[in-house]
Amino acid sequence: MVAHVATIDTRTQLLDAAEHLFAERGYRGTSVRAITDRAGANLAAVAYHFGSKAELLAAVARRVIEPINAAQAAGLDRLLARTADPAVADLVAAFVGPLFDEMPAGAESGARTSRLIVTILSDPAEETRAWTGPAEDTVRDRFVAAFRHALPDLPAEELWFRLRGILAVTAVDRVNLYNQRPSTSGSGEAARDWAITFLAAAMSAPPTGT
Amino acid sequence: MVAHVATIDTRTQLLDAAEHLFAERGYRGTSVRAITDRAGANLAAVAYHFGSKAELLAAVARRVIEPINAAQAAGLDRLLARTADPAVADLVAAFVGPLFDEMPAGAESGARTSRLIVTILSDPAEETRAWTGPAEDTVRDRFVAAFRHALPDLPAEELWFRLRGILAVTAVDRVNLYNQRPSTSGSGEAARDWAITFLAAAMSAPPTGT
DNA sequence: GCCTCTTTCAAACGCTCGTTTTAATCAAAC
DNA sequence: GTTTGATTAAAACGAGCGTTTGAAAGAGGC
Repeated sequence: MVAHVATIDTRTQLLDAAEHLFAERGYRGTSVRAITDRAGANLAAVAYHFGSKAELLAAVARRVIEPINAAQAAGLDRLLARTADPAVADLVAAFVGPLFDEMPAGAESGARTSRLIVTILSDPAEETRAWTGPAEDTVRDRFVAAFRHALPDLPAEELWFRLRGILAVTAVDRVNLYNQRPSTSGSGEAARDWAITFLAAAMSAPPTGT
Repeated sequence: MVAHVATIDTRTQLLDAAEHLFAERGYRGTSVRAITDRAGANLAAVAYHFGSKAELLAAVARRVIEPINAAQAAGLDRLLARTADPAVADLVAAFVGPLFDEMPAGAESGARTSRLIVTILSDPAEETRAWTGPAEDTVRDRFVAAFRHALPDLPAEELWFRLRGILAVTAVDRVNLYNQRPSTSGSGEAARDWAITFLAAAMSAPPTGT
């Protein structure tokens, strides 16, 4: 029970290895053997510590998403403490920023985080669903309400479309469409700012006319 | 050599089945046996007609993408014939429209098309890369040039970011982030119009300041 | 009727996968 | 020093995978 180790926990090393490999090759594309090799652990360690590969994925997802949700909630709190009517651009920044910035322990860069999320979520395997908890839903619903308040003329369906657009753009560096390199160059900070510019304008567009 | 069949070509049925299943379950998630079962063909038919599963994927991708590229090119031609300085919104519509509208023979709806494309492109398997041809590159480069002309103040890197944003949003109904249903409801026409509104505003945003 | 070329078929091959099993190892408790 | 409980280790299991094989079936040319 007590931490009686000089080296890092096998469990943690499995989480780190799995996070890296899932982000890079997807859930189906990553074998348990690849994970345990990278972690320097035995093949059976995944079953022992997590029960199954699917449960390891759930543990990885939870570890990645938790700090993002906390940061999003904190950002929204900060915004609402300042004014009851936040601007659309500020809401976008509060929602998108953590997706670029947050960096779970053991990972190397924030960009990898969103890549992992989309890799997980765009995987059609059943195991990669059903991981969101009440915390995620709460944060999302609060943002929905805030956007609805800031954009009273936008029909609910179109608002949902736009919210999914936000997530899609945030994950843009994962989907290297048209054989583009994932991220053109340099800092992820620039990408975050570009995304906020891009999405704030998109969210502020007037509703699509009939 | 000659078409001497009353029923549909086995080859075509394999393409139809593969297109459906790749879109639904991804490349890795679809077995050759599932494809041949759905096509009513023998397991060995894929190897006989296409050589391998990967080459079948390439054939599916080509068949899906070709009409889209043709429609994009035609739309851009139409636009440039009317004016030498097309509006950003018109460029967006010409680029995005075909991704929603085009429907390859045998498929059931246009929405599936973009779903397939993203499923293919977001798959980290090596087989799902390297399928774009010179036609795709030509169309893309023409749109890049047109956007660059319409947005002369936008730095090249940020333009590339935004172009990838267009593709990401177009594919938004594939990635059901946050356990959202793929497409909220009803017509894909509404989604196309919403996307054009959303993306035209996003593309027209001023460059991100330093 | 026979020949030739294309297409279909059932069966098997070799491989990798996630998981399970059983034994060995280890640090602390007593 | 022995016992205990948690962890690691090596090996094997059965299932599913993409692909290959070699023979059967089919269709037109002569």
